[in-house]
Amino acid sequence: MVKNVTMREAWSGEADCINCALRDSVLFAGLTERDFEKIHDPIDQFTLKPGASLYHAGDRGEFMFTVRSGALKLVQYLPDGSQRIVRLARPSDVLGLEAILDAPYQHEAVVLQPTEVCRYPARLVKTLGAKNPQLHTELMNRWQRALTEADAWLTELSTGSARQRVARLLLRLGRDQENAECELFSREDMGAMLGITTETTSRTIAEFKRQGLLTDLNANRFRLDLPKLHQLAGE
Amino acid sequence: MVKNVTMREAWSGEADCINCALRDSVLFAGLTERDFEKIHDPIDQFTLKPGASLYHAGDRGEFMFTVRSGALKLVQYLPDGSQRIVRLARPSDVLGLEAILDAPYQHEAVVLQPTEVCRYPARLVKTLGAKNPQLHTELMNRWQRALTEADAWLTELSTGSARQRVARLLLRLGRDQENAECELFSREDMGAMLGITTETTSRTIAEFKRQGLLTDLNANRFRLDLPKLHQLAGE
DNA sequence: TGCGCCGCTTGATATTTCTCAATTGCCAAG
DNA sequence: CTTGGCAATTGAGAAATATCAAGCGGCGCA
Repeated sequence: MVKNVTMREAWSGEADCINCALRDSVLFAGLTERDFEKIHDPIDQFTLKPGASLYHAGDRGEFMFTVRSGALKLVQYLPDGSQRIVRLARPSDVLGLEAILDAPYQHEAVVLQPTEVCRYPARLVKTLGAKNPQLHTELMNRWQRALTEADAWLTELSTGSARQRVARLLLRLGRDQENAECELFSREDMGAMLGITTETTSRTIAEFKRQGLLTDLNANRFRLDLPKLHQLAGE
Repeated sequence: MVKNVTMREAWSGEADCINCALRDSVLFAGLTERDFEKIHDPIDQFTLKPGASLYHAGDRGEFMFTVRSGALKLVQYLPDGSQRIVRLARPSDVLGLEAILDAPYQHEAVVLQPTEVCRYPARLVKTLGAKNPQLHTELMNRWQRALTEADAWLTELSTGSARQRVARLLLRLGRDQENAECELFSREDMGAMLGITTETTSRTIAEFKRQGLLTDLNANRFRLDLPKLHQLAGE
């Protein structure tokens, strides 16, 4: 089994699926202990630092991944070298679905925040899926989720003025967080998510801060003024 | 069974799947005659005029559709009422995959060119899928295809200058066509695919025509200057 | 035949965004 | 403490795009 340098450095043990803390929200949620006993392939866990690549576009898709903590970006590159971030992967998300279909990875997956992932062979999922209709359903759910997300990025994050796009991104980042708080990414990454430049992103965020739509907490955390942001996003 | 007005007007008979001309490229490609005999649900064919809606966002997803000819747009609306086209559906494409998961339709599907579709209950696909692993694989392929398409729209059609986006859209419309020909849509629709205004789209197309990147054939058909368009798209 | 509608085109102007460049602030290494 | 590097911010001018408005042309319909 090949492990690239980044991966080897980050290996943090074999996964203990049966006692997995995410057991209920994970791709394998429907499996029984009996099923797990039949798994002979190794399921490994990795800890990754920001900037590390989980895989590259075009690589043979041997593995799939479940994100346990942290965040990654899925990036595609244009012929001119500029990058576009097409999706984010968060805890409980699955990466590398295309590997089930023997397709190469479609994106580069780059770590944004300290991240833990589980890695398992795509072949394993294929085998398990042959006997578990529930797993099949779960896979389709994952695909549909990714698709819904992609469509939302098109309509919400790639349409309208820079101000609107930033507002919508902030609201999206703040969802499922407590107290309307959220953690921001670099201006460059946010720009690559929104199809605008780093400078425009920076100016917009700075303006939001001055207007009180965004309040510094600490480090990278901010409190959002949800009502005003919604208003901005909608008009 | 409820058929809305548009649908009833356009009904054009029960489908004859076994002798289907698209049999090999269609979702049911892997099924045998034996499988088809077991199908009791009706599979109907419809002929639809431009402007007709196949379904609306939020509708309960009872049916799935296979496009036999023509073209449809999948549209999502923003709170302010502006529309964004997130995908096109072409012959052999499947619409309404989300119905398998008992999810409501995510888009409005609007006919762009005279179109024929086959309609079948999502429940049927679920039932058949339980026994046919091949159908499951085919379903996952469809989802992956839609996802790849969505990502391409983000990177190619929602990034860069208006000129680049229009060039990339033209190249995309010209793919799989003979002689570098292609059929254009209304400026408004093209704008909604690219996230730019109708006027900018019109200006850009007009400019392309003047520069000979685009030559009028007849009606809505054009010949493309592929090399020059590629150059424009890439820089 | 003439009318009216609708989509395409074009023009003029207002805004927005990009581009290029400089400055600031922060943090970690020396 | 100083220094270097890097991300964020800010500024100014250029370029692209949106906006508002008008004209054009085809086509169906009375």
